[in-house]
Amino acid sequence: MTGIREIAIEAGVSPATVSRVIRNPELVSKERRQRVQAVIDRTGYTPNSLGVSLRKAKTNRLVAIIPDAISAFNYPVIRAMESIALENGYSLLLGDTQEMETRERSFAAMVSSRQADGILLFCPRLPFDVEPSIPLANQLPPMVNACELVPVNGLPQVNIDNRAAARDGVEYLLSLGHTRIGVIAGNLKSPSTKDRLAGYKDALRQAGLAIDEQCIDVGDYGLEKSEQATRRLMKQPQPPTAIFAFSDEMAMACIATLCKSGYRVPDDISVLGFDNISYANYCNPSLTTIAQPMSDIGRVCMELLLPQLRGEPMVAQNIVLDHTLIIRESTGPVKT
Amino acid sequence: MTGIREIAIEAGVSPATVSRVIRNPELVSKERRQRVQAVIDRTGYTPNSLGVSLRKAKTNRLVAIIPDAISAFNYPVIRAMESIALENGYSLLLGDTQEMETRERSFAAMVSSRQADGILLFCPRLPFDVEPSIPLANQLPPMVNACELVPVNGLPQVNIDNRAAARDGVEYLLSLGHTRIGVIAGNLKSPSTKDRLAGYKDALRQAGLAIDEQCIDVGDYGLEKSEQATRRLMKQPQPPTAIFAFSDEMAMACIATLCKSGYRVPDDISVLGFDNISYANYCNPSLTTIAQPMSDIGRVCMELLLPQLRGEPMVAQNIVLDHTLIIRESTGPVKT
DNA sequence: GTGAAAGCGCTAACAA
DNA sequence: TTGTTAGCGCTTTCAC
Repeated sequence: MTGIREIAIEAGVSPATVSRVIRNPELVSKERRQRVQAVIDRTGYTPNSLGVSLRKAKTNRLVAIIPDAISAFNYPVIRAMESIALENGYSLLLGDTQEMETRERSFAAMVSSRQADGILLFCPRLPFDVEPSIPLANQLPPMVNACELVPVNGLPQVNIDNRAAARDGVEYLLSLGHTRIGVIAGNLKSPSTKDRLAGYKDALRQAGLAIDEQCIDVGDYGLEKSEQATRRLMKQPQPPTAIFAFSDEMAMACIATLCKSGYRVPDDISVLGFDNISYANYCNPSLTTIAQPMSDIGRVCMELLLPQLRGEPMVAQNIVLDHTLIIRESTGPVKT
Repeated sequence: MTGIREIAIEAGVSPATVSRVIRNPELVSKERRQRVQAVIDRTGYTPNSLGVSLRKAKTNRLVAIIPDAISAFNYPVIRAMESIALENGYSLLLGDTQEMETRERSFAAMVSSRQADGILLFCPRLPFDVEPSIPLANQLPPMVNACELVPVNGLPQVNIDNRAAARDGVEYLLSLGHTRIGVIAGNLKSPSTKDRLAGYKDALRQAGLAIDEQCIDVGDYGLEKSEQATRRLMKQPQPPTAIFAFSDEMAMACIATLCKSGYRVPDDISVLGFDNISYANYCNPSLTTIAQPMSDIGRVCMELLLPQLRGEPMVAQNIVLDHTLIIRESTGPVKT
């Protein structure tokens, strides 16, 4: 493994000059620059980034801490982040925590142990112990929180208004004449689920309808659990005429389950999803859903992170992006 | 950011002793060990891994080079890899190349630049320039190749027999009485697609059927392209009675398109997928498909990589794992 | 069992 | 413009 010293000797210059040719070529005379460059090209030399990072105390790496696997929902978010990261000289490490707090913390510790410069946090809790008496901004590394928000002040956060989004979705179902609307919720501990649930109840209350807890079931953002939830919802004496699943994936599983049981969607029962993942337009029937602006979320996160990486202080702010109701084939008027 | 020197001073020992307490506690007397440990605990000191890696010339990081995004297919593969990596003290960096060779090479260069110790390669070409006269094993870093195989000898490779798998799938369709079988192929440049195409032709030939190139279209492993391919296939004067999509995602898009056009699946037309992604059982109708053993692929890759990381030489081998035909609802007897 | 010292590969301050 | 030097934080001989 050839190092900068070998290149320097080979080219008959000092290591410093080689370093300059790589980092600041304009500081080196043309003659020497070409000589050094020739050796670099010939040997295929690449600087050992460990040395660079150690010296510069900077890794140019970010870590995304993701609770629940890389899903059809968060992949576009991550992809947008990664592309902006790349443009700015950063690479993005994906840390899948599989919902384990130890893993959240272990990925976050990459910053303390100088394996990464900043954090994109998709989990609803801080992966650090903080001193409540000190402002958050002074204790945390460069960091942005997205989608599942930490209930704390001081962090830059990016999200949609899940409550309003769910309300909009339910109001749409109400406008189709549905009054008995089932819910397949996500993980009840997740802030996004809580907000969507609140929005669901808002809309029903506003319409003067009672909230029947029997109509609320949990799918935990999983396919099988959504299937089970669907079966339970339909087994009620008075089954819902519409089901609102808190993710498109759960909506797909819900529809599949309904069809297996002989229901027709949307003729017999309507299904509303959430997220607008790429499959939403390619399942059968295609999904009516509440779209999240996935790439915008990713982009905005990076826009909040980059200044911090440049050394600017963390600024408490909560960016709320717009959602959109996308009407496709899985919803229709209530069956009369 | 406190370093080993501060800890040493605080505990009244040398940096070397602090290092030993962390790496080889048994070399340090109990008394000093406890004293040092107390300081570490109190300060929350974490060794700067840059220093460690630089010194040890080892990063404990692997990079997975993935051509086509993190899909429902390769996510389980990656997850299996990651979990084994973790057990062995490695973390896994995901490098999404978006099919760009420059990105493949840039991720691979992380090994040369000592940002990673080994490579899990999902792309069908080497991300390094090699000297044909020298054995591959002597020129490459620790590396395993999976799914899309580099057409070269000397590399440890893991895959299924795509040709046989496709043949099995087509034979099943033939057994249902289908004789006009459309194909929605993946990326024609990808070895997996080529192999599956060969298997498709094998099966037809063996059944004494002519191969009609009109029946072969390309979906490029994408949803929209699969939709377009489906439309083209069905627009033929004599449309197929069954369609074999080379991924489940394309099969889903195919089914959605067929249903929109008024066909019933499988009554009017059968659809066969490939991969057995988690959605396969949760779309409507559920997918008959050829299952790849995703987590086994990931596990076996790591089993081939770990010895190399320990310093053992790269061994040329091609591990072929079993595929399985999974019959669900999207296929049925030909309409008479 | 412990510490001093060297050095992993690199860059930046300084001197020439 | 270039080279010398010091040192980023750590581990590991080597000598005690």
